[in-house]
Amino acid sequence: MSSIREVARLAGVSVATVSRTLKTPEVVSPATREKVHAAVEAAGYRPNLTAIQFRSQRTRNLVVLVPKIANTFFARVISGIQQAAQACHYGVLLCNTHGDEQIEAQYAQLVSSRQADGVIQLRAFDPFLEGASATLPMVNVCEVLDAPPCPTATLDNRAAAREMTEHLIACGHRRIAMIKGPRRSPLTRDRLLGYRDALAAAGIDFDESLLLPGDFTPPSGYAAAQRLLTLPVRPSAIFCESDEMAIGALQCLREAGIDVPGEMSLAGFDDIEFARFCAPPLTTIAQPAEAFGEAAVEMLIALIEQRPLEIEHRVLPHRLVVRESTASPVAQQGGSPLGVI
Amino acid sequence: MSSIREVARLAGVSVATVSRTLKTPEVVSPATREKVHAAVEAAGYRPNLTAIQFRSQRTRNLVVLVPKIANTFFARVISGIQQAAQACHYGVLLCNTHGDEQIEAQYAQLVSSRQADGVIQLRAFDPFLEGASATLPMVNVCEVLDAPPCPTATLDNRAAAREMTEHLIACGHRRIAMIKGPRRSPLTRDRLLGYRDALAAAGIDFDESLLLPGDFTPPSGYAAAQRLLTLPVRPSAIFCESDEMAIGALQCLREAGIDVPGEMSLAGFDDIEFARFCAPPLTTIAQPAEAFGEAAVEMLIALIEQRPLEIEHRVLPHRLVVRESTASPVAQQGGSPLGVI
DNA sequence: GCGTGATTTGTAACCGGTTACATTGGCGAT
DNA sequence: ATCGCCAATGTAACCGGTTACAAATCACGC
Repeated sequence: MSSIREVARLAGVSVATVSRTLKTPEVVSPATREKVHAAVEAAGYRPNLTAIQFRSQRTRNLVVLVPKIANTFFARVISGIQQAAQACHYGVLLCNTHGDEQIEAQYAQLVSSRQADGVIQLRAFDPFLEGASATLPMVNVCEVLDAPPCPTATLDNRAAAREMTEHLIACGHRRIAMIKGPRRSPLTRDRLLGYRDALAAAGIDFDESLLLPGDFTPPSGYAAAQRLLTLPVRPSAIFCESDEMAIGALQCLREAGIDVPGEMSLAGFDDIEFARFCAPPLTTIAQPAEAFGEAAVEMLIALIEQRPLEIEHRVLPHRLVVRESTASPVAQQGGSPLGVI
Repeated sequence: MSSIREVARLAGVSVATVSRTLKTPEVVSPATREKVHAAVEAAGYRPNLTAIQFRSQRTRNLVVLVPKIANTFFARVISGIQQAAQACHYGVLLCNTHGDEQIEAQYAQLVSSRQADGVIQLRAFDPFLEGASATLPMVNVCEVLDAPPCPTATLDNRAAAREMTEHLIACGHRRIAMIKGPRRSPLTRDRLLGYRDALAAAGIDFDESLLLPGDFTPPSGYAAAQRLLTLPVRPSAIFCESDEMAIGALQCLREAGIDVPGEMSLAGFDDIEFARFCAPPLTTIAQPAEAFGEAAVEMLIALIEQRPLEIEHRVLPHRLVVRESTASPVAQQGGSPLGVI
C-alpha cells in the first residue's frame, strides 16, 4: 500500500508537503501541488483512514443501539440516521441489542475505546444512560425517559394517544380497549395517560379489564384480541399501541368472523408501510420515523463537535391518519355484507 | 485518557510488559501480571481501539452495502449479519446505497482506506464487483450474478419460481400472470425462467401480456394488478416476485371487489412477517433471510482471515408456504359469499 | 564458580498520517 | 548591500499500541 512517504519520494518533496497539499492546499505553491497530485495519481495513493482516525482521535463513526433491527419502524429510523450521517460524512456502526443491557454496555465501550464518536440510543435505559451519558456524547430518540440525562427527540405520545382516543370517542365508541406495550416502557405509560385523558374528558369510566398487555409484535396483538373476545361485554373499538399489534389483532378478528370496522373498530400506532395495505386500511398515528433518525444525528454531531444545541429535547410532530378501520358503532349495529358469520 | 505508558509508569514496568500482560499473559510472570492488572485498574485504562486498528491494519469491521435498509427483507438479512458478526467480534458498518453505484463505490473505498476489512453486497452489481473484488475481501448474497467474481450465497430462484408456478398449475390455473422485479435483476431473470419452465412442462403457452413489470414495492404491485384487470381475458392467478408487490396487488383486487382466492389466486415471494397477516394469508416462498446474513459473514470472515472456503457458492434452501391466497379456479367458478360485487 | 539455555523484562522502532518548529529563499524597503 | 518579513518547504516529534531484538535474570548441571 502506498503511503504518504511513497508519494513524497515520487514527487521529490517532504511528507509534510504532501500532507499539506491534501489537507490545506492553499499553503502550497501551485507548482508543488501539481507535482504532488501527479505523484498521488502515480502511486495510486489512498489515505489510510485508520491512521487519520488514530492521529486525530476522531473516527467520524456513530454507534446506533437498536433493540431490533428487523422491526419496520426501527428500520425506518435507521434509514434516516444513515441518510443524515452520510450527508455529514459520518459512518454508522449498527448494534442490535435485543434490549439486552449487557450488549448495550459492551457496545457503548466502542465509544470509550474511541471506535466511534457518539451513541444513538433508540430505547430508554436508565442505568446505562445515567452512567455513560455524562462522559459519552449520546442522544436518545424514540423512547425516552422523563428526565433524560442527554438530548432527546420524541413524540408527544400522550397527546397522540389522546387524539386517537378522542377520534374513537367522536365516532361514538364508549367501550374502547387498549392493547399496550411492555409495562416498563415510558412510551406505553404516556400513551396510557393520553388514553385516560380522553376518556376522562368524555366522562367515560376507565375500565381496567379493557387494558391488555402486548409487546409490539403481531402475535401479541393477536393474543390480546383473543382475550378481548372472551369478555362478557366486548369493546366496540380496539386501540393498539403499534400497527404490528393491530395487524395481529385484525387477523384474530378476521378469523373470528368479526367485521372491521363494521362490528369493531381498530386503530394502530406508527403508520408503518403496511398499515395502508391492510384490509381494511388501518387508522393510525403517523410517526416521522426518518425524522427521528435525522434529529438524532443532527443533535449528536452537534454534541460531538461541541456546538450548542438550539433545542435540547425535541418533540416531533405526529399525525392522526384516519383510514377505514375505524367507524361509527352505529354502522356496526347495521351489520355488514362482509360479515362471515 | 490513560494510555499504556501511564499504566507502565504506575506498575513500574515497561510498556512492552503491559502490552504483553494484556495480549499474551502467559509470557509474563504472575507477580508482574498482578502489578500490571492493579495499575490498569488504578488508571482506569481502556485500550484505544483506533490505535490497535492502526497498528494491526485490521479493523474488525465489515461494510454492508444494502439498497434499502427499510425493506423488511433486507432488514432481516442485516439482522442476521449483525448477529453473526457480533459473535465473531466484528462490527457492522451500514451503508444505504439506494442502489446508487456512486454511493456504493464511495463506501467500498472505506475498505481500501482500511476503515473496514471486507464488504458484503446485498445486490448484484457488475462493474463494481469486477473492479473491486479482485483486491477487496467481498461477498455477495441475496442477488448475485451468473459468474460472480466473489463468494456468494443465494437462493435457487429458478427452482423456487418453478415450484410456485407448479403449485398454481396444480391448483388448476392456466392463465397465470407474473409481476416481475426490475428488468436488469438476475433475480427476476431466474424467476422468470422458473416460471416458464413450469409452464412449458405443463404444456401451457407463454403469454407475454401476462408479464408485468414492478420494482418490488407495494405501489408497483398495485399498479401492475390494475393493468391486469384491464386485460380482455383476465388471468386466474397472479404470481408476484415479492410479498410487498403481492400486498399492493391484493389491495387493488380488494378495491376492485375481486375475492382472493375465490375469484383470483395470488402468490408472493419472500415470506415477510406480514405475509401471514394478510387477508387472506399469503401463499409465498420463504427465504432464509437471516441465514443469508450469517452465510455472508461466515464466508467474508474466512476470506479476510485467509481461511479456505468449503463452498464458494452456497445455495440456501427455500420453502413453498401454501396459505390461503391460492386455491383452485374451480372454487372460483362457484363464487364466494365474501365477494363485494 | 561458571557456562548454558530458558525465562522474563526492557529498549526502541514502527504503523501513516499531522503539525510545531526550524530553515530556506525571495523580495521590497532603507 | 543589508535587513526584515513572509511564503514555501523540510525535519522530526507525536498519537498509542505491538513486537523484534537485546539484555538481564535465573535455574541447573558440571
